[in-house]
Parts: sequence; structure tokens; C-alpha cells
Amino acid sequence: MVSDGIDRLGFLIHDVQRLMRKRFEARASGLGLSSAQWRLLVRVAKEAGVAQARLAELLEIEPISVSRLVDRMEEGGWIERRQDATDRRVRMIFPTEKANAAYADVKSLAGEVYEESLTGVSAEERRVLIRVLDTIVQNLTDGETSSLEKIKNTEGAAA
Amino acid sequence: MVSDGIDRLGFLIHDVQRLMRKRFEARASGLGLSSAQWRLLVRVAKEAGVAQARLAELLEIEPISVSRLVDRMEEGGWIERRQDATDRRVRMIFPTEKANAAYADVKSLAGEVYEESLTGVSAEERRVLIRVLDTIVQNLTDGETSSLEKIKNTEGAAA
DNA sequence: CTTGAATAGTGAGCACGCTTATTATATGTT
DNA sequence: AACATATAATAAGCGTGCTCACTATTCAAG
Repeated sequence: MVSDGIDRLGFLIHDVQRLMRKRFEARASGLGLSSAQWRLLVRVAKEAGVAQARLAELLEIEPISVSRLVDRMEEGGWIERRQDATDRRVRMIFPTEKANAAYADVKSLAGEVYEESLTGVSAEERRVLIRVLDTIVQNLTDGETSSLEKIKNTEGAAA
Repeated sequence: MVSDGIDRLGFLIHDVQRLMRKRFEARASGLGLSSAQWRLLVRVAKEAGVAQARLAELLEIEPISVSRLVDRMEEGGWIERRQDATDRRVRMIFPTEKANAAYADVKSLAGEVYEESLTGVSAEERRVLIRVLDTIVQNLTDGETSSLEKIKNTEGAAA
């Protein structure tokens, strides 16, 4: 049990996340869409008109981070803010035509990155990978980040 | 093969990395040591006197990022810069007494986070997890980031 | 209706990564 | 020796996350 590699788990996860993000962004750089922006866009595509506060819950980032991200995405022409008629505090987020047009391409691009990542990994190993990662999320979420459970059913595809 | 979960791989890795980092930093916050600083400290502890340029290679981040990180860690009293007698361009990095004293504690703290993460995950699943993550790193490294292979043997423990 | 608490969004400023550019020092070629 | 090239570190400024503090607005009690 000394060199089972578990002591490298943090490094490994960190490296994998960084490499997958870099690979995705290298592919998507022509579009000018970052991986954080893509994650947000996936949510907005599934739920056009969603409020920023709800996006913060879904993405599990702070509302202020959504605010900044939406600023840059609005500037980049990916989304637009609209007023909510019934609650003047709310900004509803909609994908633009540009975003709708690019969506399928970016999604398949993300899929390519996953396939490149998993070259030489068997179907059974892939199942174990996903199952264990899901378990880790659950283990690290229990007790403190009680918002996660509530939105589990809205998970989708992505980078 | 439609809902094997692979299309969530990017989200999952991203979430796991974020949650593990948060959990680690919640534990280590009393010490004032971030996860990035801990990663650097692990290298410096293994190779006292290492140059910043070498640290950038080992950590696979840019030299300028090391520069800033070392700034803050020097300020926090974790490491110190010393001149290299034979090459005046070089800053050699040494851990402080404070760092040496905290090292074992922080390492076991990281280990606790790993164990919490892997609650309910069998020994076999853990082996698969580590093996697959190693494979992904290899797959995404081949061809372009040729520096990774050269330093594989220096891997250690951590967050 | 009025007051107090909760909610939606943002500003300021920080950590840690990046790209691009600059300075100081070594090294290699002639 | 002199000049060109390479290397070590840093500066400036950006993206994406954060905490803390703030405004505007809605909702809940009284």
C-alpha cells in the first residue's frame, strides 16, 4: 500500500484538468471561447433566459464570478443580458445566434478531446473512471456544499 | 454508448479538482498555505536549492508564474531565495525552518483529503483510477509537451 | 403600509495561471 | 576581444476564480 499512487492523486487530477483544458482551448482558440465560457454556454443553451444567480448555482461558482464571465461573453457576442419583466433585480441570459451556430461544433470538439484523452482505455476502465469520479464528487460534497445534490439532474455534456 | 458518462468527463475532472483543492485549502488555511504553494514546496523540499527555471519545468507552469508564487511564499516565510555563486542570473530556492517543520503535517493533511475523497472506493477501483489518470496525462502530453516524460521519475506526494 | 430580512447583481482587490516584452548574465562563434 | 544567441528572472497586463462590501429590489412580518 506504500506506492499505490494514491499519494499522487492530487497532482494527477490537477495535471489532467490542466491538460484537458489546454487541449480544449488550443482547439477552440480560433473561436475565442475559453473552457469556462463553454461551461457557461452549455447551461445557457439548455435553459435560455436563466438568471445569473441560477447560473452561479449550476456552475458552482460565485455570483460575482458569473458577473465577470458574462461581461466578457457579452463582449464576445456569445450571450446577451435581458431584463426580467417581473423582477427588476434579475438579468436573464440568452445565447446569441453566434452561440447557437457554434454549439454543435464546440460540443463535438470537446468530445474529440475526451477521445484523445482516453486512447487505450478500455470500456470497463472508462466506466470505473466515471463512477469513481462521481463518487469523489459526492464524498467531497456531502455535508457542506448542500447545493450540489439539488442540481444533479441537470448535468450535461462538456469541457 | 450514448449515456456512458464520458461526455461529462471534462465537467467531472473540473469538479473533482476544484473540490479537492477547496477541501485541502480549508484544512490548510490556518497555515496560510495554498495548494499551489504546497505543490511548489514539495519540489523544494525534495531538491533544496533548485533554481526557479527548474521549478517551472517540474511544476509545468511558466517561469513568470513561479516568480510570482515564490514572491508570495517568500513573503509568507515558506522559502528563501539565495544567489548562485557561479551564475548570477540564478535564484536558488530553499525551504525555511518553518516549511520543514510544517512539511509532515501538511503531507498527512493531503493524505486525509485523498482518503475522504475515496471513501467507498475499492482498492481495485483505486488502482484503475490512478492507472487511467496516468494514461490520460500520457495521451495529452505526447507530441507537444515533451518536458513531461523527462521528469516523471521525480513525482511525489501532494495536493 | 412600513420596516427588516433576503435576494440579484456588481465593485474593489487578491491568488494563480497565462502571453508578450525587457533586463541581466552566460555562452558560443568568429 | 566582439558580437550574436540563449538562458534566468522579472514587468505589465489579462482571464477566472475568490472574499468582502455595497446598491437595488423584493418579500415577509408586524
